[in-house]
Amino acid sequence: MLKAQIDHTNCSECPIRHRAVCAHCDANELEELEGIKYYRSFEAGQTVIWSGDQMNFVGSVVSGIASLTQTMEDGRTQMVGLLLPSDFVGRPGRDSAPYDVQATTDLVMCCFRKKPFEQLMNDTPHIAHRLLQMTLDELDAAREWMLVLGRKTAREKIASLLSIIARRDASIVPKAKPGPIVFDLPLTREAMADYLGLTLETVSRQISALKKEGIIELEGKRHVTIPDMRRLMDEAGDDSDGGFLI
Amino acid sequence: MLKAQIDHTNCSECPIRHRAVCAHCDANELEELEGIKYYRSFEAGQTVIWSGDQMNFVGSVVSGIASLTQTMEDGRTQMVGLLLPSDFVGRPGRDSAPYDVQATTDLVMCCFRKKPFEQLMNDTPHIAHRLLQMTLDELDAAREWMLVLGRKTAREKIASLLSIIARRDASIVPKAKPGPIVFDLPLTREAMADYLGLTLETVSRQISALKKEGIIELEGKRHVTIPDMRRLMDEAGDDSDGGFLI
DNA sequence: CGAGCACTTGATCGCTTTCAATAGCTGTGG
DNA sequence: CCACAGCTATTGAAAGCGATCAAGTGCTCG
Repeated sequence: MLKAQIDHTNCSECPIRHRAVCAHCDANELEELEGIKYYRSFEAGQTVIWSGDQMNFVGSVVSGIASLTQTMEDGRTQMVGLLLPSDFVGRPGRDSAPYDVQATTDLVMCCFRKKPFEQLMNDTPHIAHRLLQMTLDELDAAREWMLVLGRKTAREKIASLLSIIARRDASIVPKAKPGPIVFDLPLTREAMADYLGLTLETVSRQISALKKEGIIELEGKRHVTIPDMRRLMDEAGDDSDGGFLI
Repeated sequence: MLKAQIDHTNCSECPIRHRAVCAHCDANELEELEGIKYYRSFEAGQTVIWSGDQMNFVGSVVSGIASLTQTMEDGRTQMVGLLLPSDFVGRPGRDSAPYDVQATTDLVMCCFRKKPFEQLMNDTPHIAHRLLQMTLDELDAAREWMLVLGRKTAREKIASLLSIIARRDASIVPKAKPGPIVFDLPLTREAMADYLGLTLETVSRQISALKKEGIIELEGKRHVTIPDMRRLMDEAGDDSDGGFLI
């Protein structure tokens, strides 16, 4: 199953070709990238990189979801990044990883050894430029999330997270915006809690409350239907224009 | 007084020359930058840019402190960035500002019109490369802050903020690390609350508590002495190695 | 069938917020 | 010179929200 996803060694058939760090590369540049790339797969729950470890590769998420987490000495953990397909992992110009990177779901990454990639970045402005744009987007997303963590109530936090996942799915499945939105939660209650700065009990309670009030519908624990996106957005406390990023 | 700070129109005498986006520029590149730059001053409290406004310049903080803030409809506000001298403001490749930018103290900025700057970025890899590094640093700082917002107690939040300000002052005044650290708080209690996701009352209470326990000393409301940095760091809940960024 | 895991639900506790009063400081005008 | 407004900050008392502690449910897998 995983195998099927990693069999396209050809960049031109890659599902993230138009959104990843290689998005604006021309044929020559792509050829160079093909020369130094390799795929790695991880099972849900596996750690890709430990905080503080030497990082000798960078790469893109091809499929699945990875998370960046920080942990305090007493065990409190905070997720600080959610990496979706096409997102970039790693930091050119720095040796050790600043956060734990974990596979939240089964995960396939397209990796490049760091040194050759850095070299390539110096030679091909397309890649450096694209990486700058992606990093600026991530910074916007992180700052958006700081508002959620610092100022929103538990209920608003849950609604915000569901909005973001719903919106992402809506943009991946590029159909219009009619009626209900349906998706599967890619996170456990605990992972949601770590992302939102809550306990898993509070996450569970708030999801139950939203369900009781008909703002969301649940089938099993993970399959979510949002009958009216606007109601959910209201609960999230965002401006109705919805200038949200991730 | 402000005038004195903006009189060095010559980049080679600029106090942020070696840390700002222009850090790695050679003489030619610097000359091009000089051609498109201009200084702007703001008084404490002034708004530099409103969220959603057209941004037709980018620039560097030369002196003073600026803050990025987000505001919800009901008035809750969260500071999402604290911009110190040499930090970059603005986003090449995007037209409108995503956040309010405010002068927290009297502020001097070195501005570039956006179009020429973008052009220059395309031509001079030094600038693009430096901006990428600075953006990655900001992303690290934002993620560090997400841990503070999501998982730390009020007391730890205050201690974290004081640690960061103390550390910044220590690195700007490049003397060794003996004895007590002394600095002035550049933020009101309310601004600290907005940064930390607290109320100003809680900020005040926690500062009083740290003072009562001798972890900090106060002269007036803003002048702080830290007799033992290690004790403060312990209160902040960070790993003792102190791998903190801003 | 029982172990293990993810999740839910209940009861209670405690930290932070909220509401409110007061202090200290600065600048203004009678 | 003093009174007073306006602002920042401190402190107190009470309320509320989310955390903690504790069962219990439902599911999957051996």
